[in-house]
Amino acid sequence: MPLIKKPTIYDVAKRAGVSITTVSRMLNTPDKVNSETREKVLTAIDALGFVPKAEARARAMQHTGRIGVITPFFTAPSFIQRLRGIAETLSPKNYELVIYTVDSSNHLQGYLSSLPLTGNLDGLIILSLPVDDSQVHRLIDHGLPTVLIEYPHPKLNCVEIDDVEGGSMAATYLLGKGHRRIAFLGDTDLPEYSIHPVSSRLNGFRQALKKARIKLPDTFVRLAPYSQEQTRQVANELLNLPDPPTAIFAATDFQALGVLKAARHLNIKVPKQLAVIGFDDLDMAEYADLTTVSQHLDESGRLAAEILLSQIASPSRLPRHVKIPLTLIERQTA
Amino acid sequence: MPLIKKPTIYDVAKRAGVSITTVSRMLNTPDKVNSETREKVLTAIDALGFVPKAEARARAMQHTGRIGVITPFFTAPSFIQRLRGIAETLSPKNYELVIYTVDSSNHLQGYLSSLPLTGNLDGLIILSLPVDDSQVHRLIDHGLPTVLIEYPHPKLNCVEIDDVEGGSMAATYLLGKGHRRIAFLGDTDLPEYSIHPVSSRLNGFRQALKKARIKLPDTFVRLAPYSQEQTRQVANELLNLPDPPTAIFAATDFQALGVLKAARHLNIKVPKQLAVIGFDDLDMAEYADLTTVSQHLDESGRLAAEILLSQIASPSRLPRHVKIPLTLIERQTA
DNA sequence: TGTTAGACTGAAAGTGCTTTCAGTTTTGCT
DNA sequence: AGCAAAACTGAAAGCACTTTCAGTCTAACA
Repeated sequence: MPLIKKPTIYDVAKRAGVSITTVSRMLNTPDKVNSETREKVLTAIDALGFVPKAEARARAMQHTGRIGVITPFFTAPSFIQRLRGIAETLSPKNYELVIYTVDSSNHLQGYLSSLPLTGNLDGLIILSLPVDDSQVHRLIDHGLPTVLIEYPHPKLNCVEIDDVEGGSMAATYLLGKGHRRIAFLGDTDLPEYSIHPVSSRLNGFRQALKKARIKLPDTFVRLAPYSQEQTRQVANELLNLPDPPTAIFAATDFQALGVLKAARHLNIKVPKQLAVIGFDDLDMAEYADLTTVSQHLDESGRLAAEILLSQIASPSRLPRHVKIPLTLIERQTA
Repeated sequence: MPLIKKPTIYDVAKRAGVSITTVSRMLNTPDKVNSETREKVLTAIDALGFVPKAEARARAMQHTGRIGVITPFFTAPSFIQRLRGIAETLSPKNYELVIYTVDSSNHLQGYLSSLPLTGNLDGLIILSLPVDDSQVHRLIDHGLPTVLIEYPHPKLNCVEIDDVEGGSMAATYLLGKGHRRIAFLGDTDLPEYSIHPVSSRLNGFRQALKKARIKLPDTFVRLAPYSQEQTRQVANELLNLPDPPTAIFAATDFQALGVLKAARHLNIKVPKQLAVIGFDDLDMAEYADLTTVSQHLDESGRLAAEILLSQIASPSRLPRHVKIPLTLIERQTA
């Protein structure tokens, strides 16, 4: 007899021919109800498969903690790799992983104002989203342990990388390979954020070139929306320039793949005629044999989760800021 | 200020000079209250250190607003793409997405026995994991709406594809291109499951070849663990056979990429000297220009979520079984 | 047999929160 | 300025139980 709705105390009462009071009493102080009545109620409870909801819930809440992760709407592979790192370390610790995807700044605001209150979370990880001062204070005031990934804030735990340094590493590597005509291809998304990682990568890239006295023409700095196809087109333009670059630094692996694809379609040999270097070290980078600046995405997720757990364990400790070192991974494309 | 009693929503309302309705709204749908009022309420909340009681909350809202997803430990890109589809349709509906990653059969058992009981889930999606009869009944008895993806069961909602048909499509396509020496490369993971999708794909593949009276030597059927590197090695062996195949059907895109990589390293031209076809249509497939059998992963996730929502809305409806049609996507590798 | 203490029981009043609905204020247009 | 549409707000009606309190019944004692 598959019951559609979960039975309530009322259903049990009706079936047993008693009042809800009695059922309740039966549940909480069984010795205060007549054994005959008790029998009736018990039978009804069994028949209906009644489980007092609140109790079950409370019990469940006791044993498992909940960790929230706020992430930009999950489209970029890099988020996913970090998420994987997080899940990996949380899962064995018996924590539930609750995902909140955000698609606008408003949306984020909403989560940040309600989650510390109603979320009943034990901790929060915010992935690649900038959080402003007042929101940070809110989190702190409500004592919700939090770890930020990618956009740091002095008062909270953070896991970050040095994007400027990364840009510079890429430039230095290409310079070392003898390239002098090097272009940059970044993305244009998220214009609302002031310190976009991609800009920092461009800065580092610029600095390194400047230091080496190599000039970077404006035509060599291109931005394309974060999509394979549009990136390919921009790469195409770059490669069809009268005096095209011999190397391209793409600010993200995803875009580097777009560049590679453009090269493939133009029959340009990589790395012979064109060197390509990316940034991130996505899973795909390995497949594509893409030389790239690795920011150890999985590791960043893992680390964030660990920091969060230790902060939950001892809430009074000061916020930790961890900078994950970048590694240049040399593969076949540069 | 001796705080004997925990502040309730009424206290906050009084202090902020608004009604409890407004306070509640402020907590749940902050964007629906005027920013001035919001500020007042926020101040009052902060001043009182108000924390809404989760239990009362869950009671008032008939539902918990939480959907669980049980997924194999998230390593395969295909899970992630489905998850993306799920998140995409759940997020605007304001459901929390709770992820349970599973790494063993035991682990799954554990979740399946506790999740329906604790009852703080409105629905459940089980991704690519086989669920046995007793577990299914458990779910049904406790009235937890559930959708299965990939491993169907007659009594529950399912979203699946026809793997046999898919294998056959791939074979037919390659045959149509004139290939006669066609190899299969599958994976060896998840040995505990009887009807592994990859085996079905192989079956379909076999049948199609048989129908065309093309023989499939044993040396042409290879299994490699689900890893890029090991797949590449197996592909290498295949390609170094004295009489190598002119086409390879890889049972998953991920492995197809391994095959492509092997070909690249052996300087074998694709598709001229070797045709490669995959299965899945991962994001990466597009980058790699991989011809593949698309199973519309995002869509499967979306669909599963929609079915779940409609089942939550009207719990009495019969389980639906949806088979997502496969599409052969012709790109550059075959 | 009449009381009456004691054991049971149910109506009704909370509990802390959400949500519907109707009323009020703002806003946007003309 | 004039008015409909949109945005806000609060009263009140739930939700699934627990608890209080006023009975009703029984059994036992005089």
